[in-house]
Amino acid sequence: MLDNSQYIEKLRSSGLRPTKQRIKICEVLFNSEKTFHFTINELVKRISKSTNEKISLATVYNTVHAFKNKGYLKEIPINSDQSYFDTNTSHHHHFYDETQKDLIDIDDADVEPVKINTRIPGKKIKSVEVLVKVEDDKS
Amino acid sequence: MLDNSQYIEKLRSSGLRPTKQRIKICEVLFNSEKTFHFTINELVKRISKSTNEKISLATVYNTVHAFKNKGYLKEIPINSDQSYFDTNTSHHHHFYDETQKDLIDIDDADVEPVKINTRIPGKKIKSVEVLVKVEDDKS
DNA sequence: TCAACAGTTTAGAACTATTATAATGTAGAA
DNA sequence: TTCTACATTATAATAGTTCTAAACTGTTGA
Repeated sequence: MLDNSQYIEKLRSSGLRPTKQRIKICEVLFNSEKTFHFTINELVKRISKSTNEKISLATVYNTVHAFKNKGYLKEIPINSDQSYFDTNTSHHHHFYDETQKDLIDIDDADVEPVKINTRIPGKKIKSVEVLVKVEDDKS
Repeated sequence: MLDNSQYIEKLRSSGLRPTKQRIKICEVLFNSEKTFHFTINELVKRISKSTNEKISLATVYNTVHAFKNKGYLKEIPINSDQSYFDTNTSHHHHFYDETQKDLIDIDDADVEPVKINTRIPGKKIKSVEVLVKVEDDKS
């Protein structure tokens, strides 16, 4: 077993019990150098590749939602038959390649600050997300 | 029967046969003064309110997809268990009120042009959509 | 240390939105 | 009118997600 104390701390500090399933999912999600996008289906595959102990599908769903609520994951707003999540929780945007059905990060520095010159009374802005749809350039 | 020649023309000109189901759906979608957002479920309800002749659910799905492909409707990228469509096909953006689960248009004029300073080689930009999530301001 | 309890996991059922199927119907052309 | 390709329909099938309720486990406090 590697050093998972960081994940145990992370979980405990946000009121989530550090169960072995949650720690394993943390490893799969947060151990990699680069952040990435995933669907539940893809996450389940990554998990089975990295462990022999099966984690129930329901637990994967529960955990992803818990992590999303705690701000450890972001859900990407996109029209798809599946939900897409992002381990990159910093402020950034996305290209969606409609030809390849592929999501690509756009660094926040590559997008001029989006100015919204209107407000809804009594509401505060929680996030501003830009989705840039692209397709093959056949010109 | 009201004057539906505009819809018959519209359908015919885009290679869709003007069936009575499609004409009825055009009426429900495009007769109102204001544009609006809807889910398939909501559209089915609107249809049943405005006619006695039942339109099959499959036809509603087929028609909405056909209209979307022809550019008469836009699908709104949002995380939801249902697809949201918009009869406003002009370039504009959305607030999503997470408290009320409500979508609100943002006029294009109220958003400073979004500048994306990066590109994907071989791909061209098809659309740039901004989703502003808001919640109740409890301050 | 250990009992107790609240939180967690689990397999599988249930649910819901959407798509596929295949038979019947219909608009438009000849 | 007849023919044919396109549309509609009810229903079945599919797929992602959530629910259920029983078994399990981390944590607390005696």
